[in-house]
Amino acid sequence: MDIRSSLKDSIAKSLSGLGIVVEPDKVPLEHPAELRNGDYSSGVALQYAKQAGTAPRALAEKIVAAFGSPEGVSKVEVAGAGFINFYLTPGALAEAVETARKEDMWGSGTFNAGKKIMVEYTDPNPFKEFHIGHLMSNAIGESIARLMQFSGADVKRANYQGDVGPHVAKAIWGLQKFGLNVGDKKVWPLGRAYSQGATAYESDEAAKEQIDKINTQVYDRSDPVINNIYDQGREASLAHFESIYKILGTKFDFYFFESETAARGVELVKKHPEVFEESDGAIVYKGEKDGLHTRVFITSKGLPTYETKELGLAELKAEKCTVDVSITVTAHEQSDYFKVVLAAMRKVMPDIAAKIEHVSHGMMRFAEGKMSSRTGNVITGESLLADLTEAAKERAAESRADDKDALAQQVAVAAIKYQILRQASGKDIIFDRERALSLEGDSGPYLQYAYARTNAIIEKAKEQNIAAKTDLNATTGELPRFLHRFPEIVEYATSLHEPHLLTSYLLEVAARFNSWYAQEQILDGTAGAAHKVALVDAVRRTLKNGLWILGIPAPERM
RNA sequence: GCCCUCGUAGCAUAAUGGAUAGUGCAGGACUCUUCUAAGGUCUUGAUGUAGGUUCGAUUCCUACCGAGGGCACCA
Repeated sequence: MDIRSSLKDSIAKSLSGLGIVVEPDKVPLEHPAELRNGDYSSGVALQYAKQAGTAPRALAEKIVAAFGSPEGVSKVEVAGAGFINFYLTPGALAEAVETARKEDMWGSGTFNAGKKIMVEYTDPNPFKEFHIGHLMSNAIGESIARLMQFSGADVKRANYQGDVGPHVAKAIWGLQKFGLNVGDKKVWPLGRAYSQGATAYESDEAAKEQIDKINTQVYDRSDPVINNIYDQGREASLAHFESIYKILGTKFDFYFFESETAARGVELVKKHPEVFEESDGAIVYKGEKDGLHTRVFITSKGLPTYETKELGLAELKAEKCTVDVSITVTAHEQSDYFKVVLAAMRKVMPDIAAKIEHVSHGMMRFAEGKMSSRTGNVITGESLLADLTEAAKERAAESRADDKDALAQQVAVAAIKYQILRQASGKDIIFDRERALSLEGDSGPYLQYAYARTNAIIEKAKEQNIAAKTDLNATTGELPRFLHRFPEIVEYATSLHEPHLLTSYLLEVAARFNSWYAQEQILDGTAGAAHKVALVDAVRRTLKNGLWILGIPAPERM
């Protein structure tokens, strides 16, 4: 039994001796924010003081008296209003340091052991820009996928892309109209074509008719000219996205397209007239019966909407891959939409619907207002990455990295991903160019730099033939106590789908390490150096695994 | 109008109902003849308003104010 469970157990037993029955699982036990308050702390006495008819501190004293000194704990004290604080023994902390050094999978757990989980994220649309909103979805989705993986799940990454629908018709119209359908397809300005088509659709009746016609032709593939533009544009777009995924470090197992979910969805809707009804020529689901709102599934022109395709997608996913949980990561703007689709799905395919979880995150916004690819008011993912890479080049040139261009790009990816993953995912990010370009302080490169430093020390220790050795009696500093928390932080972040909890933790590990590094010579020629090297090694593995979970590259040298 | 998020220093943010509300940027003062200064040390400064629940509320509940999103043929 691990220390956490055994402490909870002891407290529960003590309580029952005092006539208070609490399940061990329900015993509060946390890492106090301040290390001076111990390695574990319980506020159980404050919670049950009233029931026991005793003052909190007195109850805490009684609880402590009843269980004596647990294994791995050097000191138990009653503090503050009645907290019970536990301090781990140097031996217990040394064990954490040793595990961190020796286990590749340090920090991993069994929270999702044996489960198969599909995570869908990024979801850009061919014929449109890959903008910074997709970067946000990718960073959060990838990190959630890795948290699941690290907690023992078999994870399948999925990407769902809208390769049919009005946006495609608008882009094709733009390409035709402006004569951009010839030449090198790699430089097709698809984003601009879409924006021109979208504008014309709203202001020009004739254009609207043409675009609606193209939309139908894309579905039924009846026009060879349209087919040709469509096929080339789709291919160019997908190849372009793939180059971005490579930089970001995402490898998808499944690609789903709206062109393959549309027909399926229509079939599902038609098969369930008891669920969907006709209204003004369209087929809708009346969400009001679930406390939601009505949404159109098939338009009066007979075309499937996104809602219908989502049903088809769920069925297709289930057919391709049997999973225990299917997570879809999207921006918050789709939350209400998703609730309605799920309500309908529960009636059409209850078994599949039961496994689906929607994880929503905030939106990437501009100070001036909403980002919109319809008006061309977007920052593309590749332009941001390119700017960041450029900003990182100056310092990278002075670095010890073998491939300085590669380092600049890794730093760029770290900077953008960190900015996204540092805050609770429910909040919007107001995109600030200057902030995004900053490579100092509370940032991705800060973590990378600390990691590179640990590598440099370990390398140097090897040159000096200093073998790392954890001293069982010297693990009293703050760093080992802090490192000990890593696996529990990972588990907590996993259970809440909140990568930012890990981000803040890693920042603190790096900060404590940097501070220690500044005031302590590690390779100091004394016998104590062996222990300090071991500690550096443990920090190194913690940062490495932590960065991996965040999907942030960890260059060996900087 | 209804529904969903979010309101913490000048700005951006953290906090599992708990202990002195943690951090970065910006501002001010220091710090490279010592293992990487993308670093370190010191310093000013914050919980939208009004109630409620609780031994204890940034956290939970109610109302209000403010920002963003959604609400029928877009995705």
